[in-house]
Amino acid sequence: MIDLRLLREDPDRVRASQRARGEDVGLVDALLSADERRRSSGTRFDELRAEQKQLGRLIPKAQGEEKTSLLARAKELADAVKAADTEQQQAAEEAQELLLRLGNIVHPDAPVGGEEDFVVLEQIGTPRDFAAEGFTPRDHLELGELLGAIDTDRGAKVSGSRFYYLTGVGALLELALVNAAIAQATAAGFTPVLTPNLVRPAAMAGTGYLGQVEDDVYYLEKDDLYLVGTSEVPLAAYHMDEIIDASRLPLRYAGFSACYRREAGSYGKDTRGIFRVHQFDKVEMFVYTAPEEAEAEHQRLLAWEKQWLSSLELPFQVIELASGDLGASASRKFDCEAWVPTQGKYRELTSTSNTTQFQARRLNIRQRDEQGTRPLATLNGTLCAVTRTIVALLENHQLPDGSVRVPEVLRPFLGGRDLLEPTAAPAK
RNA sequence: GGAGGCGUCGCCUAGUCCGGUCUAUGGCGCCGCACUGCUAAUGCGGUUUGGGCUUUACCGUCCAUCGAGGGUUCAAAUCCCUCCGCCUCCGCCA
Repeated sequence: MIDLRLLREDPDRVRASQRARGEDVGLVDALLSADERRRSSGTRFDELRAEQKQLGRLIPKAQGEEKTSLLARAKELADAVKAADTEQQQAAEEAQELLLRLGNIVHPDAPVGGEEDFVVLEQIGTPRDFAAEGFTPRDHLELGELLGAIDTDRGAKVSGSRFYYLTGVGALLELALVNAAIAQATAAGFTPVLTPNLVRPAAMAGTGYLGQVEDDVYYLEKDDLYLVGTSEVPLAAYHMDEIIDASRLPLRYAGFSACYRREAGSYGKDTRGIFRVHQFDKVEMFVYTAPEEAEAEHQRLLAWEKQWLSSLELPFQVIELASGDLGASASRKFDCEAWVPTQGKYRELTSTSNTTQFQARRLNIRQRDEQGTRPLATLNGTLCAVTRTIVALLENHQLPDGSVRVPEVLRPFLGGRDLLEPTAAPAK
């Protein structure tokens, strides 16, 4: 959530942000009026309550008729206090409900527009010219099947569409990727964390995933728990309701978890292979830092993502997303998109968001320094989303016979092997 | 799944049975000041968090906050209910 003080002082800035997101601008005035009512009814409650407390102190000392009349007066006051309290709570709830619907303030440098209006910041590496090499590249599923690495048929048989098995070198490849990613993160000072993958509504809502994207989230009604779509959720909620001494910041965590996504509304998109699936594993970077540090930290997260993709020797581009494509929490977001040869385009592999104080306010996470306590800033960034990384690796590093070259950085985690080769007898 | 115990403002803790200056006790830690060759010790003061008002600083003041939410009452840390968390035991189980 945003700072109510900012809303009162500079409502135009909030209106402009809502407009850039393509969201409801009217929320701003509704919230201003609810906040005004919350404050005025709160003041009335405070005054009545102060009077009630004073009166209450007199009662035990009073005797006889005096006591009777005091009790009668106190009874009236008690009713008035209760009414004022109810009124205040209603106004507060209304204000809170509206506040939770406001998106984060869009960063001034974020391009304005929708999904199509992203800006390409840079391109790193060069896509291979398969025509010049004299062969037509196989797509990742064909390669995965040749290698005995990916089995989507049985995934569909057992769990439905968009599920898969990773087998043999596929399974080993995932473990190597995860280990290599954790190794990079650890070297950079991150604390590795294995997180709970089922979380309570407060964690989900606090992270900003129960708004427009709620349909994309798996929910277990019997237990009132959500399956996380990313370890960002349990990592953000890790310090929920805490006050962290500023001297301990930044706190950098590298989470590893499965990610569950319903992919509602993506029917027919990326149906082949494992590019878009209901469940995948991911190494995620998550940082708690001082608000003044957030922008610099965002650049660092992006740099770590670039380092990772470069170490995998993948050609990729960095884009900055437009205001309408940020999601509720982010003020600014960069994606790294790897080249997918058989699609002839760059596709998202990682994403890093500066959520400023937005999540921290919802999750009640503050920092304490000489100035006092205030919400800190949180940021997140993908290090390795396993399935999409496998897609990019297989397709970009394939050889004419269907084997796949292993980039140097992964070899130590694959028993030193530098080549994945087709199995003599596929798993079918 | 069953039975029981516990949850107090950083940590420990008094208070809860029997509702009323609890405006929450004391210790430790921490901050400030004083004293002191230095350090230590000692003394005094301060030290939960949030909201409102005061000009959105300072100062001041009021209200809320004893795991969370509701209820009873003129009045709730204290009585009742629901929930959450932790611990112990029994059962089941990877």
